[in-house]
Amino acid sequence: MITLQYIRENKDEAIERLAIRGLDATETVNAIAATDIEKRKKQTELESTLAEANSLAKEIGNLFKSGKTDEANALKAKTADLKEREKVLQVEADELEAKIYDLLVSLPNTPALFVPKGKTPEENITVFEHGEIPILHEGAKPHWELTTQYSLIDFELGNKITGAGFPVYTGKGARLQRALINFFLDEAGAAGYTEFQMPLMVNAASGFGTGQLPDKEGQMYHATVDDLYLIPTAEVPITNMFRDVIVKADQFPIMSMGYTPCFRREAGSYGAHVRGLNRLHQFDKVEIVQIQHPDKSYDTLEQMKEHVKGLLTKLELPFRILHLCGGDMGFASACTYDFEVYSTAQQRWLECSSVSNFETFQANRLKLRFKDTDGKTKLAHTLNGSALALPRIVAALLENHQTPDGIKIPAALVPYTGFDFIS
RNA sequence: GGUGAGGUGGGUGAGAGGCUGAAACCACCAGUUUGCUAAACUGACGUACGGAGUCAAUCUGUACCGCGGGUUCGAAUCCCGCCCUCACCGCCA
Repeated sequence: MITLQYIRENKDEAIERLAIRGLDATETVNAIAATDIEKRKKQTELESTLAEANSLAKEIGNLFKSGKTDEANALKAKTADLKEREKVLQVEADELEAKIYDLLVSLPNTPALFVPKGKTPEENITVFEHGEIPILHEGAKPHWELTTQYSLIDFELGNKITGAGFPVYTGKGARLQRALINFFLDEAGAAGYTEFQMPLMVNAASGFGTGQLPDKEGQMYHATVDDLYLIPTAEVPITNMFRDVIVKADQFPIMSMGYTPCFRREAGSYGAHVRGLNRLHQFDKVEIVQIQHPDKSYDTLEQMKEHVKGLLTKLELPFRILHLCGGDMGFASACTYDFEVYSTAQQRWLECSSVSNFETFQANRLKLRFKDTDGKTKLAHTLNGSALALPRIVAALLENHQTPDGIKIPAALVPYTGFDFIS
């Protein structure tokens, strides 16, 4: 969530930046600022009352000790009135604070000023394109036919065991999964990220820390008996390692990554766009996360973008990078680049990675801070990106690299698969 | 699942109604000494939110000893509820 301090000091800029999302936040921002002034006044009043009560209590203690019981009892009577006032002021101050909090959490992150204005996906800007869209042979097939033809994925079997969206990978299909995971992990490792194997379930505090709770509760599988949530992405456990942590400025950048399965309920999805591997309830992903000094976080965002570019290039897939417009960005992001790989047989772009800078939005909830060189404690910036999510990469690999005789495996992947062709 | 013990600052750990925002030790930071390192010595050393301020330095108030409530003039300390951790037993990859 946006920090109160930011709104206090940069009211107009906050409104300007939120407008990039197509959101007129004037009223909310002004209400926050006004309530803040009111709350501080109330707090001052409450605290001076408490101070009075504290010094009175001290006095009473001293009187009792020196045997002046009568005087002590006389003072005791005075405290009753203070207690009354305390209670009322406390309630009022709490209410004001709750109001500020509710308003603050209702606001999405302020986009960076250079984020394109816009409300719809059509207003996203393509900032980079790479690779030729292949011309496929006559009778080229979409991936959901290829996976069946070459016995790579058994969707029906997954249906039987669990349900739709939980495919079973078989034989070379399973091996391809493992190969991609290892390839992505090795690439991230070489780029300087430390690998983690994280729990696949998290508690509510972690869900809150990265912003899945309370708003997106319905998107996660919830194990109610133990009140744990299946992670929708490794971002949740990895980022939450740093919840309530104060790091030192010289530790930046903190680069973490990990492979996990991801679980998403995807309530409300339907139709052809969820066919095959396009949208699943369980899928594999390698996630990269960085924690960085505010001054350097946008350089880091570029660096992460380059990393993902490298992966797609090595996999010989045609892709493009979109700079998301304000209105198409996630709630918590200040700047997001989406990577889309081209699915030739489906003739459409599939999102396969999303790299974002959250600035202090997540750190504020997480209480993830650092001690700056000036000795002050400040909120750090968090960034993350998929590097990469498997299903749509598999879809694109199969479709784009298909030949009449089978599927070619890109050279970079062959050491991991152990085969260079699927037939 | 059963039984027991326990949650105090970055860490270890004392405190058992007022003298405690909290001893001591360790770590960290600054300084002195030293050819370097080490050692020794000295000092500083929690977080959040307010107020004052030449908005920097600094001074000052409040809250915080797992979380929430209660008793009391006064709670880390007493009472109630909850959460978590550890140990042992049982079961088990």
